[in-house]
Amino acid sequence: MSPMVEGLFQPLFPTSFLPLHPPPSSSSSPLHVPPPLKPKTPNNGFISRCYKRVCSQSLQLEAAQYSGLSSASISESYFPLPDWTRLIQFSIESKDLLLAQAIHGSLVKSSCEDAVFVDNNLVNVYSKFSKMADAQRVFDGMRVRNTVTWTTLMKGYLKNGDFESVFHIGREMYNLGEKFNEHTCSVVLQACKSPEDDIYGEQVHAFIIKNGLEDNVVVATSLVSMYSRSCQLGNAEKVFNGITVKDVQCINYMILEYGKAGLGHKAFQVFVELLNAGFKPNDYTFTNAISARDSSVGLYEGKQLHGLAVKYGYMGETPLGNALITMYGQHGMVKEAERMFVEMNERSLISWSAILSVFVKNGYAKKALNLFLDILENGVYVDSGCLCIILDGCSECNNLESGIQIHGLATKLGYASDVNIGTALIDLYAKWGCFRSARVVFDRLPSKTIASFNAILVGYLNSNFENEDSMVFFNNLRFNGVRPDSVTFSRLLSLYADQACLVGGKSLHAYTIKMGVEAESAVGNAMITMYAKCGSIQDAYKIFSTISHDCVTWNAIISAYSLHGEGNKAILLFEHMKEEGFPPDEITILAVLQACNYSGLWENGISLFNEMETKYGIKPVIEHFACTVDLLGRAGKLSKAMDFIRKSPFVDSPLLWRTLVNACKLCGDLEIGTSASKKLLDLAPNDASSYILVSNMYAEGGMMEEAAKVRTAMNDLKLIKETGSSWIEVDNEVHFFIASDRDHPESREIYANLDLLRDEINSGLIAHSCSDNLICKDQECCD
DNA sequence: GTAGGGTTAG
Repeated sequence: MSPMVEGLFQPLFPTSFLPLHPPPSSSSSPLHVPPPLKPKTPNNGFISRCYKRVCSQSLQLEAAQYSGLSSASISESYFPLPDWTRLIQFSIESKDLLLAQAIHGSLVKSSCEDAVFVDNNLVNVYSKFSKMADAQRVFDGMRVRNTVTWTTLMKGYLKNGDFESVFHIGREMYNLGEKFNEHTCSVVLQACKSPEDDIYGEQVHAFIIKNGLEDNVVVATSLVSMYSRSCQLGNAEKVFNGITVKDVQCINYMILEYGKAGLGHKAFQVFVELLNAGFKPNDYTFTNAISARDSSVGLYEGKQLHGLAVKYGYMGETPLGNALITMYGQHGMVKEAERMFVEMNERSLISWSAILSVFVKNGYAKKALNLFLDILENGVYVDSGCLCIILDGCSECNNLESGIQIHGLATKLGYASDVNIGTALIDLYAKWGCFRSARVVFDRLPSKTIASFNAILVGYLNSNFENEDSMVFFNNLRFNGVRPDSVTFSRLLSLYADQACLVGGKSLHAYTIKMGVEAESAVGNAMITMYAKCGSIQDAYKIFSTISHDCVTWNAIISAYSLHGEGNKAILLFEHMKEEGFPPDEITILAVLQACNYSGLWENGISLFNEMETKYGIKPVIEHFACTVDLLGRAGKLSKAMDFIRKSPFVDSPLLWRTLVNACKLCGDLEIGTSASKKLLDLAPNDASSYILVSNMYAEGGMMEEAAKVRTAMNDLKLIKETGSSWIEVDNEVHFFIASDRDHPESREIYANLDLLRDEINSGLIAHSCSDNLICKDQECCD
C-alpha cells in the first residue's frame, strides 16, 4: 500500500502512524474475516458523507450492498476490490478530489494486499486531478509496479504538459526491463511535441513494428499525430494507409492533419472516401473537414459539407458552428458568417473570437472593436486568443488608442508575458510608428517566437534611423537559436533593399539557400526587389527566371525594370504576365505606370490608365492618379496634367498638386507652376516640404524674389522641414549623408567624381546598356 | 479489472 499523501487527513491519520507498506496479514486482518453486511446507517464522519454522495448518485446498486456498514466497519474494514475501483472511478467522473482523497485515506487504513491494482487506480486518480506530486508519491511508495503503473504515471505527466518527465520515466522503465505495451507506446508518442523528439518517436515506431502493434488503430492514430507534428506528413500518410481496420476517429484525425498542413483537397478526399466506405461521419468529422481548406478546396466544398452536416443533424454542435463561421469568413462571406453566429444554440468564447476574427480580416475592424466592447460589458470572460484578435483589429484600423487600452487590459488579466499577445502588440506598435514601445514589449517577453522577431522587424523597416541596429539584432536572433522563417527573410531582404545594401542582400541570399527557403514565393519575390534596388537588375531577373511565379513575382520584376528606367521591358513583361494568365492587380498597374513614367512613355501610360477600369476592372486609387500626373508633367504636358487633376476625384489632395508643382519646376513652367503652387499651399498650409518645393521652383526659374517670399512665409509659420538623408554602403560600412554634405573626410574627391560623372552623362558617354537579352530581344533599345 | 488516439479562434 502506498504511503499517505502528505498534507491530507493529518487529524484523522497522522503520517507517523502510517506504515510505508502494509503490515503482514495477521489473524485480525479484516481481509480474512469480512464483516457482515447488515443494513445500518453510516455515521456522519467525512468518509460517510462521501459515501452518502456516492449513494445518492450513480452507484446506488453498489451502495445498497454496503448500506449496512457501520462507521467502524468503514474505517477499519474494507470494500471488496472491484468496488474500490468503482468508487475511485466515480470520484474521477464526478470530478470530486475530496472524495478521491477520502477513498485514499480509507485505503491506507484498510491495508489492502492486492496493492498494484488498487494503487494503479490511485496513481490514475491523482494524475487525472493534475496532482502529479501525489501521483508520484503513490508511485514511489509502491513495492510492485506493472506496465499499467508506469503508463498511468506517464500519462499524468503528459496531460500536465511535462513531456520531459514522460521521456525520463520511459527511459527508466526501459532500463528496468518493464514491458511496453500499446498504451505505453501511445503515451510516449503523444509526448513527442517538437522535431527534437523525433528520435523517441522513431524508436517507439520501430518497437511498434517489431511487436506487431502497428495495426492497432489507437497506436496508429498516435503515430499519425506524431509524424504530423514533426512535419513528416508523408510518414503520417503511410501509417494511416497501413491501418487495416480504420475507425471514424482515426479518419477524423487524418482529415485534421491534412487540414493543418494546408492540404484541404486531401482532407476532402479522405472525407469522401469515408462516406464511400460506409462510415457515418460524426460532428468532429465535419468540424475538421470544414476547417481544412486550401486554394483548391473552396466555398463549393465548404457549402457541400455544411449541407451534409445539416442533413446529419450536427448543427447544434458549437465547434462545428465555429468552423462554419471561420469558413464563410475566409471566403469573404461576412453576412453568412454572421448568420451562422446568430443561429448557434450555444456560443463559446471561440464563437465570439471567430466572428471577431471574421470582422477583422474582412475590413470591419471597427465593427469588431464595438462587438468586443459588448463582450466586455456583458461580462464574458476573454482569453489571450480573443485579445490577440482584437489587437490585430486595432492594428488593422490604425486605432493605437484602443490598442493601448487593450494592452492595459491584457496586463490586468495577467497576459503581460503571453507571447502571442506580445507579438500582436509589437505588430501594432511597430506598424504605427511606436518603435520604442514595440521594442519595450519585445524586450520584456520572457520567451520569444519567430513571429515576435518578425513583428519587430516591421518596426525596423518603418524606422530608417534604426536600420543599422537591425543588423546587429538579426545576428542576435541567429545566434540565439531562433530559426528564421520565410517571413523573416522576406522582411530582412526588404530591409537590405531599402538600404541598397548589396553585400548584405547577397549574404542573406546565401543564407536562404542554406535554410532551404529560397524558393518560397515571399522570399523569392523580396529577393527580386532586393537585387533591383541594390542595382543588379541581372540578378533580379535571374531570380525571377528560377522561381515559380505569382502575381507578386510579376509585380516585383516589372517594378524592377521600371526602377531601372527600362520601361519597354517592363511593358513587355506586363504583356507576358497577362499571356501566362495572371490578371494584373492595382500594384501591377502602378508599376507599369511608373515604368512608362520613368521611360517617358507617356502615351502608353495614359492609355493604360484609361483602360484600368474598363479592361482590367481595377478602380484607380490616389497613387494611380499621382503617377499619371507625374507622367504627364515629366512629359511636359503640364496643362493636360492640370486638367487631369481638376477632373479627378482627388482634386483637393495636396499630393496631386505637389506632383504637378514638381513637374513645373523640372520643366521651368512658372505660369502653371504658380497657379498649382497657390492651390498646393492652400491645401497644405502647414507642410514645410511644399513651401521648399515652391521656393525651389521659383529659384530655379530665376524668380529669386518670389522664392524668398515663400521662404519667409514658411519661416513666419515656424515650419521646419526634416532634412532628407541618404546613405551608401562601401566595404561593409554604411555612410549617411545629406544634400551638400561636406562632412565626409573624402568629400573633395567624392564631389570631383560626381562632376566627372555629370560631364560623362551630359556628353552621352554613359550609354543605355541593356542587361537582359532574353526578354528584350525584340526591343529597339537592344538593337 | 486499472492506463490509450481529437473539435473551433490566435
